[in-house]
Amino acid sequence: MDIKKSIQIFDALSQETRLRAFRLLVQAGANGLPAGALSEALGTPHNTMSFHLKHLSQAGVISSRREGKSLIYSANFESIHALIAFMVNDCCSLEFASIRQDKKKCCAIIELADCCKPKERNTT
Amino acid sequence: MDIKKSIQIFDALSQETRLRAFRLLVQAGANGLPAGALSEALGTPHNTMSFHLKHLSQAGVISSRREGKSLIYSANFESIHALIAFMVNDCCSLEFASIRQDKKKCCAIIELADCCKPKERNTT
DNA sequence: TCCATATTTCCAGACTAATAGACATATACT
DNA sequence: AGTATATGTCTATTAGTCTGGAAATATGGA
Repeated sequence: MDIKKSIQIFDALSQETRLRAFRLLVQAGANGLPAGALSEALGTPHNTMSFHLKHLSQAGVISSRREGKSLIYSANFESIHALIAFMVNDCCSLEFASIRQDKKKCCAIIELADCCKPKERNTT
Repeated sequence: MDIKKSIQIFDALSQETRLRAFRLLVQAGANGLPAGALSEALGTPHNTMSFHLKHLSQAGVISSRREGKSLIYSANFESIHALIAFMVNDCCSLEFASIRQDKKKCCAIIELADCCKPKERNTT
């Protein structure tokens, strides 16, 4: 992932309506949710929601498919995985963070050392 | 990390000058860099850089200390670690991402499954 | 075809962020 | 005190974002 793309994703997720919509789509999984369900769930007018969904789509973190009259949106997990990898590689000290590919388990393993503050460990 | 805080950090990192400055500070490690070095490295006027450094400070991703005439900025790695944890927990499918604390190695282990590549739509 | 539903696009106003010049503050040295 | 260096604050301008009403497009059914 290049810096422009990562800025685009940070930008997409830096607005409350968009981040909330994105998290609903993450929860919904591969099935996704229709645009109307998102605007209803978040109490946002349909045209405003459409504006934000377009923003998220252009950043590549969601995509859509048509089913009858509805457009079903769903999260693109691989783009978020790529952003996490970018943050580990480029926004963390190499001294304290590492990422490697586990071929057998077919997954990326990230180690994040508790480098900076061994005192507080609030996971919220 | 709550949603407001994560939005604040996404916002801080969603601007090119700020993301580049932050990455320079990440590279610089605990020693950090003076404000002047950042504005020179990025070709940004000192007052504009000061504006962006304040933005990053308020988001909590960097902090500063005075050394003589200079203000030395450095990256707050724990805030980025917290954001990565937030993304794994709240912006990834639980089905495909997990985070756990390894007490012995004193680090967080994240597993990111290569979920999306074999693009089979599981319509439940 | 006509209508209802679902969603997007167009548009304008309100708001917010980024930029850089001018000035202010803090420190160190003489 | 006076001066130079380093950086922050104030201010205005410019650029971009968010919002929601109105109109447009797409689909499915009577």
